Amino acid sequence: MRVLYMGTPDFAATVLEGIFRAGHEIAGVISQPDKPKNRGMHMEPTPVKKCAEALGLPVYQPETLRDKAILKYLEEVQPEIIVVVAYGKLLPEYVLSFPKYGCVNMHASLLPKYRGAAPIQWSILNGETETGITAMYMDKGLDTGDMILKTRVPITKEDTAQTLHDKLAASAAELAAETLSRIADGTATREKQKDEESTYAPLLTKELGRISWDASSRQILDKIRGLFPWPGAYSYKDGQVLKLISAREAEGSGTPGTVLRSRGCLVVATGDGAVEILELQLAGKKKMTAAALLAGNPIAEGTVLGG
RNA sequence: CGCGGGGUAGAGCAGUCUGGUAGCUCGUCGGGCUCAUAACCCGGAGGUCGUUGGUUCAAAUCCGGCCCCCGCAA
Repeated sequence: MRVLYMGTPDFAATVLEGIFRAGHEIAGVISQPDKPKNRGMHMEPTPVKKCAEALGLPVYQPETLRDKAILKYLEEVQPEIIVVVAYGKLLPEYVLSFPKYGCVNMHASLLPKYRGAAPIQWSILNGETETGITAMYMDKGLDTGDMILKTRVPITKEDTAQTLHDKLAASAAELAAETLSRIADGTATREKQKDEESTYAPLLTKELGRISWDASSRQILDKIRGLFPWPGAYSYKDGQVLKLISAREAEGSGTPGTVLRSRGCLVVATGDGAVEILELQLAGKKKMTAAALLAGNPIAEGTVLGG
């Protein structure tokens, strides 16, 4: 089967490499255009583009899919199936219907739960203990197509969005390869999603990372690990941003946001107890342990974080 | 040329503006005290101040080049 692959970030690059190594024929790769990124605003190729080039695959980076150029491209590549993983744009119907076997998508949740842009982070933010990958046929809706296969992946208490992302990407790579094989030999099945059970995982915003200390310890810890490394959980100390990297439950109680202990470790009161901040980072500095931060930047007990 | 912070002892910081004996907290090592401690007291070790060139009687500090790290924004 001639596969056209569409994707953009690291997650999609891992899946691309997975199906390539599994021996599927990849006739072309589409990724988002290079964009200026990071400090200095240098043009940066997308992870999928870098991966494709390393594998010797031709890459096409259209500015838009709502253009005749894409049809010309499809005519040339003649894909029998399109695999889309975190491409970043919706596919017009004439693209969806172009390949003989349709378009399939790997989504990082157990659909119909967590449809949308940020299923990995939201599953942690909501305290889930299990998530997974769903392979599905794409339709006009957002992650609403018929499901083909699923892989379940447990979420541990130590998982961050980063570690879970990596686990899910590896699972998605395997599942994508298997899905393609099943479609090729005709053993793929279709199962409709139960729309009434669906939930939505919207785009993350910076504001989401702001810690409300009157939330429960559980919610605060979930936020810290669910938003790591991006956009990151944060609070304020004297108007200065304090990025919270990792934390754990601790003994104690007090007015939410109050620093309960600041000698050798940093314990902050929450809505229902306290958490110990293990690693954090202030603007312009590297991330460091709480003990290291306190060595050079003492915080008086009783200081209230936030605001 | 997107905006900005930074590189000083194992860690985190001050000192730089206003050049003149390398300082603080923590850790570490040794000793002391205590029923006890991530407590307290005393003492010690540990630095080519990112690199390189320049100015100067004298440079962590002033000037130039280079390397590296990070926050914002995207």
